[in-house]
Amino acid sequence: MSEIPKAYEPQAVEEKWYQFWLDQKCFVANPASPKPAYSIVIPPPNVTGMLHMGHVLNNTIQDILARKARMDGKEVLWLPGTDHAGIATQAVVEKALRKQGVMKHRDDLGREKFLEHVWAWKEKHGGIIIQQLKKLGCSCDWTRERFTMDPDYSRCVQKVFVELYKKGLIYRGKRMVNWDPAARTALSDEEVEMTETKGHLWHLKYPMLDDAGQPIPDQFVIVATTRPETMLGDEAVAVNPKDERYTKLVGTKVLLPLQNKHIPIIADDFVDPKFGTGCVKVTPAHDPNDYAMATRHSLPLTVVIGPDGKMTGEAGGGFAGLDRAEARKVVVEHLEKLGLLLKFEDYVHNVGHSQRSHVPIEPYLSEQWFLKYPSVEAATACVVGSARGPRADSGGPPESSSDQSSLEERASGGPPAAAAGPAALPPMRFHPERWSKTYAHWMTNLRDWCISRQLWWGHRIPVWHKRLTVPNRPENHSKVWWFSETERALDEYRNNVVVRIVHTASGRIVGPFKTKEGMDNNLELNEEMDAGKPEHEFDVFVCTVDEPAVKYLVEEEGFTQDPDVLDTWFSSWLWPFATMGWPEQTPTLRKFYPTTDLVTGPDIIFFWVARMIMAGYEFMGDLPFRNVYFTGIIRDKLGRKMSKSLGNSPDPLELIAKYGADALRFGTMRSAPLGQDVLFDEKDVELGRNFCNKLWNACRFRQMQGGEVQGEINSALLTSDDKWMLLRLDAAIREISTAFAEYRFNEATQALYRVFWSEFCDWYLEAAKAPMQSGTSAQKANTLAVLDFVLSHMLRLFHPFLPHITEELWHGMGYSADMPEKQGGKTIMFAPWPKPLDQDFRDHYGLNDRALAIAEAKQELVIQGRNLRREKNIPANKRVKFILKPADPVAPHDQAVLQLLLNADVFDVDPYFQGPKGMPSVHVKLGELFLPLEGLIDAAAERARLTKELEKANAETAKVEQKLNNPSFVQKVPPAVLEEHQKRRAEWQAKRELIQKALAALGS
RNA sequence: GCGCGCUUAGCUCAGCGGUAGAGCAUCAGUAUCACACACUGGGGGUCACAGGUUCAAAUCCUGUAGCGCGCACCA
Repeated sequence: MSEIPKAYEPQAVEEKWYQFWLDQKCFVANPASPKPAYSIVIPPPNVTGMLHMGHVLNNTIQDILARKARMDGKEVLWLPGTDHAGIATQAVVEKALRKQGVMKHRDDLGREKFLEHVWAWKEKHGGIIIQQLKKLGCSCDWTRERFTMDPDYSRCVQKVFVELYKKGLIYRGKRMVNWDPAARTALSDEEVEMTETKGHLWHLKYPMLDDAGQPIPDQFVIVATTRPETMLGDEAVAVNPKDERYTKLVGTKVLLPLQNKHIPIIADDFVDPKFGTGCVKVTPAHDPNDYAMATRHSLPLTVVIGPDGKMTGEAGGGFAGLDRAEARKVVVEHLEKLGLLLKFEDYVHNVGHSQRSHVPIEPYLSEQWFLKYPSVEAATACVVGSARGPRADSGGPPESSSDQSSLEERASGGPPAAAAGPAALPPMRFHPERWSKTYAHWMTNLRDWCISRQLWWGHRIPVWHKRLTVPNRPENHSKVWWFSETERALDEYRNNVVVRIVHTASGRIVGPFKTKEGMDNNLELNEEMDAGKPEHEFDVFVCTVDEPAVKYLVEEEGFTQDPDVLDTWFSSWLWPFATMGWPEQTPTLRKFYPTTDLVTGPDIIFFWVARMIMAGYEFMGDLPFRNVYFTGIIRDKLGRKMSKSLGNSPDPLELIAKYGADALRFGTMRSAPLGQDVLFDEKDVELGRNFCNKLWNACRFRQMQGGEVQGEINSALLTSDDKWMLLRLDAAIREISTAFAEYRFNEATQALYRVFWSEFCDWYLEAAKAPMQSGTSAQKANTLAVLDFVLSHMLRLFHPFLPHITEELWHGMGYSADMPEKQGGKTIMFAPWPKPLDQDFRDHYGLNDRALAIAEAKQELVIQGRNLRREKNIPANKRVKFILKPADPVAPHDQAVLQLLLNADVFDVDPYFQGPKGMPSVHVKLGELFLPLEGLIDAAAERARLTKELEKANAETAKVEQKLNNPSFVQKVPPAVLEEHQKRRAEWQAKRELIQKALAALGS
């Protein structure tokens, strides 16, 4: 530090060192390193996203872990990247293109053109968040940055799809799915948020019909509904078969109003007779339960709401084209006019909303692709039952991670680690542990995952399709022969294609027909397929990533690729290994998989974490990470979620510009308790800034004392303050290291704050000024040596939290000079993490309880003395005289320190001092401290002060005595506690006596 | 409905069986030669409520209330 500004200026410093780290390749992970591995994969942010406070919290934690691991001597890989975020990105680009007038709907452009625009958008905006992470100081290995749509990554996604398809875990089916009419795509169950919504319960009257199909006057069935617009698609009214009120009606028909359609009354157990009227309208195409009933009763499906959320032609002339919300009003109006609306009442119920576009979800019957989750058992067992405790083996022992054969065994699908036996600990830990319950609950109630999305931006499903029509004459196999012909042709690619032939009408898988013996031309059309139609349609699906096969299918056979893309999470669930070069057994995979820690939010525990665990076991044969740390959610200081519309989400980059990245990191970490939401306040960052400034100035103070870095500490010259400080440092090292092991980051920051500010700056530095000002040169040098020792340790303790300023000071103070090149010489990043002071060190330097006691007694005296000054209204800058009547001899150093800290011009130590009547005094462990006041002594004021003190002493004495007078307390309490209470009683009693004496001396 | 978490100083939180703590805020004072992004001193809490266990409960158990979250869901 050639030039030392009075206040720390972070901007230039941060930029300088970040560039230095990049230039020196400090973040690059070496798979060939002999060091034990430590790895994290970043939760990939949305490629077009911007840094927000959630990212700051999340990535600061990861950076802290990575930097700590480097100092622990680990070979660290923090693997960064971005996610293509299908729906979000497509929506953003569509909006932008509409705004620019490029298109009205993406159909105007067509798939290819539209995707060109998305890629262009990605190129333009895709790097922003990465640059922002660099501003935060993130030590990611940027040479390995990945994107979920990279060609290599896409190949992984496709390979995984093919494998799961081959296993029969991926299938296509016509199902009632969660449809987002705004994004016009299917969603998974997880993407639906149930939100309490105020609505109405409408009671509709459906006229009953006689045998001739004529309405019976004044006879109605009453159905209740929250969605009257769906009545246009009703196909039945259902009652419970045991409901005696309605049994005689079952089998009769009612008139569906507005549609003038006759629909049956059916009996189904689903209906709860106690709810409403006990009659349920059945809308097979627009309600999952109704769909199930319709299947049981072979009811037709009438689709009245289209994929765009507007009423279809089937809804009838007056309604077609209306938005579903509008249609609701119009239907109700019509029914009311017809006198068929009995009543309606307010009704609060839960309605599923799209997590993406926030519109109400529409149950929608459509062909979708589903995944039956793989490796569920292993994925469940590896976490469930995880006990409270420290992190799971964070070491990643070098012998196992560099052992190729064992990895290959695991990768080839050997028994997962979780099956190692009942006594084995779960190999994965959640922190905080309670999230494992949420995880376990979800894992045991898995429903198949709808993985297809009706979007263009994403990984396109690698399935090619063709529909064939086969005449219904079993002896005519001419068309059936096609299967064999095609399959024979595809035989050339047999390792690379999976063929599946589905009977269109029934959805039944009937092929492939190729058998081991050869072609099975004798296609068996069973009765179900024979029934009904003169011809049969078959869907032929070929799943492949083989380019020649695709070429053949498309060019020779007229196949077309499935238009859907995959759910974004279907690519991100492969993130931990797809980013490391899988399916090749790369050195990176061998060294760094499984990863050590994952840091993410509990809101994506199902979306991402659980699925990654399953994918890890399925494709790597091993868990993807050993520890998962769940952060809280960042809220504003009023506890509200941060959102753009509220405008309560500060821009982290502005905060960095204003306070520095280190300040933002420290402030955020300090206010982030384990497992709870973070109430963020800019004040926290200000505090971080102040902290950095304090650190800067403490070093500046040391710098101004001059002299070289003092390496050698002379134990003979150590003062009680030196020893105290070394012990406090030792305590902090232990505390912070433990906090790290348990992921208690805010505890670590609190300890750092305390040891540096309250202990080092407030006490040690101030006390050290005594020898610096008046000590011998040897004493002065020794003090500097202790200062350097403590500061060089503290800089290292701070480094994971405050990477930039610690690097600047590490070099500026010259602490790097003595270190080996690779262990702190070049950068503090690789300086060894401080170890607790061992017993030899303590013995050699005389760090014992006695030194501690003296220093603490001095602090007590100083506080009491200052208090006395204040009570007597002596200005802080006025130097006064103090006299100590000591209980034990006082060392000259201690006397000098007391004089300095009390701002005394004279500090006498006089064992025989007799304070004149009424001289203010306090009683402390070191003795009796007198404050001789010039001029008049205000006896009344002194009496009042002493009386107050006496009251306090009386109260404390009484409190302890009450306990000690309890016979069962004395009898049952552990000896140490008893002793402690007795000691406390004696101290308070002694103090009380001294105060009483002083009061008596004042006279009356 | 089921499950989870929280309730301690004005605010944010720590403490999780043996003298109620921190930071911020507040009040009073201080330009003292590391730092006013600072220093010094002070005030402030019957630890949500009610029972129970214990010599001893903020801390353990049971229940209640309030707040928050997740899952499920009958029109």
